[in-house]
Amino acid sequence: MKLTDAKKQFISSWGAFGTHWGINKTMAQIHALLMISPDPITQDDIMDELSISRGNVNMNIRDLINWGLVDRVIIPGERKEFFTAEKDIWKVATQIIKERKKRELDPMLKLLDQLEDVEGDKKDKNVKQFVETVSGIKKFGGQADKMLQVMVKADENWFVGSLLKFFK
Amino acid sequence: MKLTDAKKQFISSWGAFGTHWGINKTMAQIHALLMISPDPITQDDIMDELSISRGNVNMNIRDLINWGLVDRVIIPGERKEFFTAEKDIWKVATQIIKERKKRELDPMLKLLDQLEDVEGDKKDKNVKQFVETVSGIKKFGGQADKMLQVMVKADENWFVGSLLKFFK
DNA sequence: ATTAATTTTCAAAAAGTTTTGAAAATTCAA
DNA sequence: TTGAATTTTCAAAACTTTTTGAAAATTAAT
Repeated sequence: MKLTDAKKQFISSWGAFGTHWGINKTMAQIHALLMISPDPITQDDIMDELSISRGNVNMNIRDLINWGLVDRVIIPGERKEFFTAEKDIWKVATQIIKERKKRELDPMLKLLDQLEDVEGDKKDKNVKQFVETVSGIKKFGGQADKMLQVMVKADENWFVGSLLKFFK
Repeated sequence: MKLTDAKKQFISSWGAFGTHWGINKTMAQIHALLMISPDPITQDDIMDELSISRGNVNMNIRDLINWGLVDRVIIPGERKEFFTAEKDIWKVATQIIKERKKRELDPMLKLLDQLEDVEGDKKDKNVKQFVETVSGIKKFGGQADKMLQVMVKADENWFVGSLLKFFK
């Protein structure tokens, strides 16, 4: 397969993949393009490669920067801004995990704490099932939280090294 | 907090949580309602509790059944169909992982296999970066795949028991 | 200070997704 | 069978999200 075609396929399926994970298609495609670009590229490059508008590129790049996945690069002598993405997939993954934990898991666990002590007859099966469900999720979330914290602190070797530490 | 309010909050935030994970809000809310209901309930119960239309309930229940998270229950002597959800959150999680692995991770890894052997000058930095990125993702995905397989086979004790087996 | 290049913003348009509700299909009891 | 209860379907409406593009803001060179 030619590079041009392989690139197209990679970008398009990384985009589709992203939509299953709450990331919008264009954002994932820009990220894909940056990951396979050896050197930093400009907004215009991205507009051309993906055939999308300037505003679209600009907003999604901003999001990617907020996610900590893309950096603005100043190239001396160049007027335009350039962008580059973290290429190490382990770092990309831990960065995403870190952000999602902060944005989604932590608030959910906080809410469950409040919901757990619902007042009412503990004999009532409705109360009982509610409390059981909430505390089950809390317990599970807590475990997941611990595991993710370890993963995020460790790096390329977390698989062998750090999970063992976790079980020490 | 009263049960009624706690229920409302739980259902609404489980719905919001779901949307971050590619699951639609109503589907997640129905799932939440079923998880905290001690006994099986009908489509009409769900319509009333969540104030949504019959068609909406019907379609989302179908999806939940396809995901293996909800079961149809026949109650002898009752004309209507009843529904119930798996209450064990560990089973819920492994079921979701299993399905998403099948629907998302596996096809992605398959595609990357094809993309990895792009033809062209291995000295060209564009080719080089492309191949490196793709194989990095493949390697990472392969590890994740192995880990998920182990998690899915094990159950409530996977955390302590089975990950150790994985590293044997 | 002026100007041209570049980036950012954001209202409106387009595209995509979810929900409704009523008609069609199915089920089951008499 | 027949008919009432129930479930399913799906086109159209409502809602949500994404994209566009042109105007405003910013930047940097002269």
